Amino acid sequence: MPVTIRDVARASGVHISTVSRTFSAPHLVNPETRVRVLACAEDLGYRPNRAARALITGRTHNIGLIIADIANPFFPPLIKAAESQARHRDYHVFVADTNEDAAAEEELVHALAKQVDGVLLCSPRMSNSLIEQLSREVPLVVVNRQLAGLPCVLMDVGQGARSAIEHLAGLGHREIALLGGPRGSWTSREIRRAAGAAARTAGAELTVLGPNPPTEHGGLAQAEQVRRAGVSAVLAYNDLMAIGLLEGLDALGVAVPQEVSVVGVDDISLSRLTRPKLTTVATPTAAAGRTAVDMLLQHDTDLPRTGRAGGAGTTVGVRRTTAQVMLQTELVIRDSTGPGPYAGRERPGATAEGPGPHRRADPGGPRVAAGDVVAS
Amino acid sequence: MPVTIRDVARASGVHISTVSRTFSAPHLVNPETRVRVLACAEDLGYRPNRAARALITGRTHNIGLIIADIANPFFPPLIKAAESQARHRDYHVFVADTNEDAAAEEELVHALAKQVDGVLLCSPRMSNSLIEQLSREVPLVVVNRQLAGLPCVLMDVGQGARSAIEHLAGLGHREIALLGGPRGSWTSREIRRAAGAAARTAGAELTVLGPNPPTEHGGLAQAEQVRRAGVSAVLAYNDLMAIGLLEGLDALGVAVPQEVSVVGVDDISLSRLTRPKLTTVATPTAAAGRTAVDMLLQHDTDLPRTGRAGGAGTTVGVRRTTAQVMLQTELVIRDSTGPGPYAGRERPGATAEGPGPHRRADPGGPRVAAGDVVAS
DNA sequence: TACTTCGCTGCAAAGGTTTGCAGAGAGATC
DNA sequence: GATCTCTCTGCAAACCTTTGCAGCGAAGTA
Repeated sequence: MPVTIRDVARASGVHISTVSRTFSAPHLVNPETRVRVLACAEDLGYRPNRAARALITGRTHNIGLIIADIANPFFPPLIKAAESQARHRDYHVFVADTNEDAAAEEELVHALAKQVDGVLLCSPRMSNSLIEQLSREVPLVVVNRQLAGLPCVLMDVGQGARSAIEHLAGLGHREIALLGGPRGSWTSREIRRAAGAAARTAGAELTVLGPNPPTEHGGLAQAEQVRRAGVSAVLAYNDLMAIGLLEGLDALGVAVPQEVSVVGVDDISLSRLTRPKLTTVATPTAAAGRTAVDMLLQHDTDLPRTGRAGGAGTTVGVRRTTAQVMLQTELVIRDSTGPGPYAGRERPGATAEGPGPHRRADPGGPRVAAGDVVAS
Repeated sequence: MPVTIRDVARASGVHISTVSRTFSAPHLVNPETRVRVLACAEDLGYRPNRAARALITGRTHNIGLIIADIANPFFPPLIKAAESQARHRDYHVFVADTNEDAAAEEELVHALAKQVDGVLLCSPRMSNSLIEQLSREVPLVVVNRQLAGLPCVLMDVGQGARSAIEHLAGLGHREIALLGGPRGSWTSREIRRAAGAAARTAGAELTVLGPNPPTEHGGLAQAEQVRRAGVSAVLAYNDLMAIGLLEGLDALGVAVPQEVSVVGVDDISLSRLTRPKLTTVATPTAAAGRTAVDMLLQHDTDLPRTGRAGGAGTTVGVRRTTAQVMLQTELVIRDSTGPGPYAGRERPGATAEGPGPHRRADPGGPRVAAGDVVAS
């Protein structure tokens, strides 16, 4: 039933190799022959079998995209950007969801390994050593995790968290809670580290609550704790948790931002739709998706090939592109943050508005600066 | 570099066919030999090349999932359910996003065709005839579209729309607007048809606005039109549009539900987080994902194989599983609907509460009934 | 002992494609 | 007219598996 290269060859009276070349190296075949072959192929509805092609070329023209949780609105912009970027380079993207499960991640990398030319690992939950081990099986680009010796795309959430804490301190908050993210998250550690340092500098006290699942429910479940902690401001690991917290506080009758200020991270589109609108640290997710694809495909020719073209012993040293890209974040101030109990009074250290890239939100949504290679 | 079956054979001193059988038919090989081979394979880090296997067996153990828009929160539950169901049957799911673009859909089906055993086509935007044509290339299950002769998973949005209109009419609304969905959407047509009929029965007038992009912005952009239309209630194609409309009305100073009632469709998790909370028609998305996978894999053995095992001429008649499943929907009443201008006055036809499956929302979220094969 | 049965293993073809190499013509150059 | 160059095409091996068939030795049966 499925029409193969052989059928086309028979129909157009040429050898299969000529048909093959008609598609993969058209300049090598006589224009007349070419049109004839193409006509026959069209007629018969022939489509090259990419799997068979991959078997010999070692190139599938697919890339895998492993995502911690598709339901998290943080990811779709990244996915779409990656897909669009890949499409331009004639690659297809296969997305897979791991449900925040480290074991599922490993399993998926293995399953994808032979079917794609490389894998984008987004917000991985597994251990560094496992990632390194897997990177020997298939080219990997890691997003939202820093690993020496592996290409990484990072977002400067440290700077973002710092800006957020400075913003809160500037508003007169001295007791601040941090809603931590999931275990195994590099971003969560980064935020915690930077927020802790910024709080110390600003003379504020930071209470860490967590780890928590990075979902609305994770935030909602901590509302009671937040109230009990007696803080006047909260920085959440991500917008989803911040939104859940908004809900939870509302249910407890706690007014935001009058009684408690809330800051999220990510600037998902939803954060403009809550009441109050969420103050948040915008992360350049689309840029991250594009960049990750670029880094993976950067050296098309460097990608390992199983086919005989890349002769054994030619390049024994495995590809080790260690470029790491850090993308900038930006604090977007909306309505969920307001004056704290110490507003107006003098505070130890720090000015009212820190040096971070703050911005009062404009209606059109944030324009996020991106770029900045920090190492390579 | 990549270790093949041959390396394992060499290392364990057996023929490659024995190694192959160790993995794909363990009962055929001597236990002693088996452990030796497995040990060598483990040692060398051997992983069967699924692509090569697929070349001969005709089975990739992958299924493709084509989605109109990953950013639409309607889809993630469906994706996750499909993935989980597939995993249980030792299948992997490759998700791809089409950006609501019919051309991208076709392109993706072609790209996936030879790399998966079947494709789930969710909310397709392309024409029926094209879908039928593509279904000859690869087994297809269609979600959210009815096509004779193809397996379909449908949600009874007609019933949902009817319930919504009856609910609104029961509250005393007689001028109702319908925010249509995207062109090419079966669901949109279905809603429009059923809502029109229900409005006629209830003695209400239905104004159709659209088609619109099925996004927040699509709803937001229609806020002005809604106000100008002078209606007291709106049924939107989906929750995202309803939420956008909520925003738009808020910006125009129109109070919901005091001045205008709003009903959405889908019951995405977000609809519980808006202010006011959204009244909506819950659709069984997870059930749809599970069902679609089941239908595709139902007859593992029926799937066409390119390998020689399925000899030519044995089953010439292509598989034509025409089972169609209709899943039930349910109206979930929250806070975005309230009494209309004719509340309390007598209305032509219909009782205050129609016969549809209405339910006052409970905090735990909806339990949706599913099932009901309507044809096969 | 001769024969069958059974469990295990090896052989080789097949699946659809790519690609290095060689060969066949045609045209150009001297 | 001989030689060279160049363009195009065919040949066949290779990629990594699976699987029908056949063979081999051991155990069981008569």
